[in-house]
Amino acid sequence: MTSTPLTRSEAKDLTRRRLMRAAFAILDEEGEAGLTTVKVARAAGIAQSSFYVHFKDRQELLRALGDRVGERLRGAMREARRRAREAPSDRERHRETFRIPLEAICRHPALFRLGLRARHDPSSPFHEFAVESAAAYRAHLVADLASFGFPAGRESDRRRLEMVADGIGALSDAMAIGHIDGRYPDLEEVVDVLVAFSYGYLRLLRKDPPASPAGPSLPPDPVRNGPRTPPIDPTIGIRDEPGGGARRDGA
Amino acid sequence: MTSTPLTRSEAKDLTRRRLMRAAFAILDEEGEAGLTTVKVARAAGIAQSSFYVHFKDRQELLRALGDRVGERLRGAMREARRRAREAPSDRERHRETFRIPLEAICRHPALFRLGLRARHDPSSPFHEFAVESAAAYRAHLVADLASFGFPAGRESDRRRLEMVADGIGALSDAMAIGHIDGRYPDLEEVVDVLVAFSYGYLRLLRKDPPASPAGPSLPPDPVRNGPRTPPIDPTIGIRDEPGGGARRDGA
DNA sequence: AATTTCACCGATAGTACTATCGGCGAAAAA
DNA sequence: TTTTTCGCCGATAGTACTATCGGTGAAATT
Repeated sequence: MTSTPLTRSEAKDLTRRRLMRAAFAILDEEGEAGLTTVKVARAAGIAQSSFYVHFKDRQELLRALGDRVGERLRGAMREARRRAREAPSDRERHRETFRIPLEAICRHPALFRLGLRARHDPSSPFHEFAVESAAAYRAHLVADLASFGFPAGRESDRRRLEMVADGIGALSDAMAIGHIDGRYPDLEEVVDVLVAFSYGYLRLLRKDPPASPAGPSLPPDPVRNGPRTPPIDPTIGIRDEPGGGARRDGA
Repeated sequence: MTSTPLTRSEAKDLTRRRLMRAAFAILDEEGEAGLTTVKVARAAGIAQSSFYVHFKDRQELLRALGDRVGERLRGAMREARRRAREAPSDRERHRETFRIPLEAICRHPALFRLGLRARHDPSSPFHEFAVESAAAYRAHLVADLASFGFPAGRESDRRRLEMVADGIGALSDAMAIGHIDGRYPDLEEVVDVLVAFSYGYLRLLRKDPPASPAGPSLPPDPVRNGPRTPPIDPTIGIRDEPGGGARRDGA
């Protein structure tokens, strides 16, 4: 434990890293509500006021965290494309499609949880970022599916692809959470399940365009363009007085 | 607009409902962080201090909200079982399996969003509740699948069923969000997609037990009980000094 | 009619957090 | 060596929220 002689900028950089690291830990354990300058500074071992030596304000810390997340995300995407290209066989390439995002997630579980939380929390500073990332991932998958020859011409085709991509994303997320939580320790088994689910949607996409020649044991194609479900009532089932609604004026 | 003569308890009850209603609205729009007595009271049209006429403290409001959510959830589960029993055909019963939870979700979108958020947010007062609810839903699905004759004897079988149930839940959630957001306006089409995914896992579950006689065009069963993936490194990729870690002591 | 109850009000004490300020001492520059 | 820089410190002003308290008037009770 001989004291390391650090230059001033090295020391500062180190402290900043400690702050970021502490921030991520707090974000993961307590959520965004627990992320205060007091806690971050204490966890990083400096005075609360010294926080402002490194960040203009709390918001800038959040932005820095977001930037870092984005960086890693883009890197993961790049790697995914590269590795998918290099897969030895069609079957293995198909598995890689699921394995690569899973591995990326598992390498940064705190980040992943953060993103998942932010996606459903409009008050999070990462909300828009998370929503956009999810949309980008969907678009990426849709493009892949279309390039594999699945129909994407009509608007209904595109929507169908969107839904499938959405589903794949949700499945991957759920399996990743299960793996991170230790419920599904074997990642290959997780990939098995994702591949299995994929046979379902592959079948759907293949049989879709003519919308009629269904396989023998398959149920016939259900009515599409049927009655649209009615708009959703956003009330919670808590009734108010007739003609009511919350008053707006105070006092 | 003739003024309604209300008894005292009626008026109080009404105000309480307004508070709950306002709380749900804020929760949905701003997340739990925005749920302050100030905002809830103002939205309900009473003074902030009057909040405490109706709730002992902020925590009790949260508990009341949670209770209400639980109530509705149990009700939805009960109805689901009833309706599933009454489905006319096997095929329709299968569709009902997906349609019923979706409809329940769409009837209370704010509630659903809240639950989804809470599930990923350990700082939420609804966190444990949401996690337990999700687990209960999985268990319910696992039981259903097992009762349909899918293998559940060995531990690996149970885990496989768990994973599938987990996946179904995630798919339903994602599709429900898409429907609520207006991206997938036709609920029957959503059910179509869920049914399609289901063919994938049904196939997986059917061919699983012997773990070898795979169908003709199916990839062979991958190695199971293979190398467990290594434990996950919870650091974010932010390196610290060697032997480092955040200091704990302040000052 | 007289009295009691109580839903609501305004004021305010207490708490937790954000952000700023002046000072200190060691590293860096002269 | 002398001077300057700057990362860190403690103190503190300002802000937003929680929860309590005494007062008020109309509904409820007598």
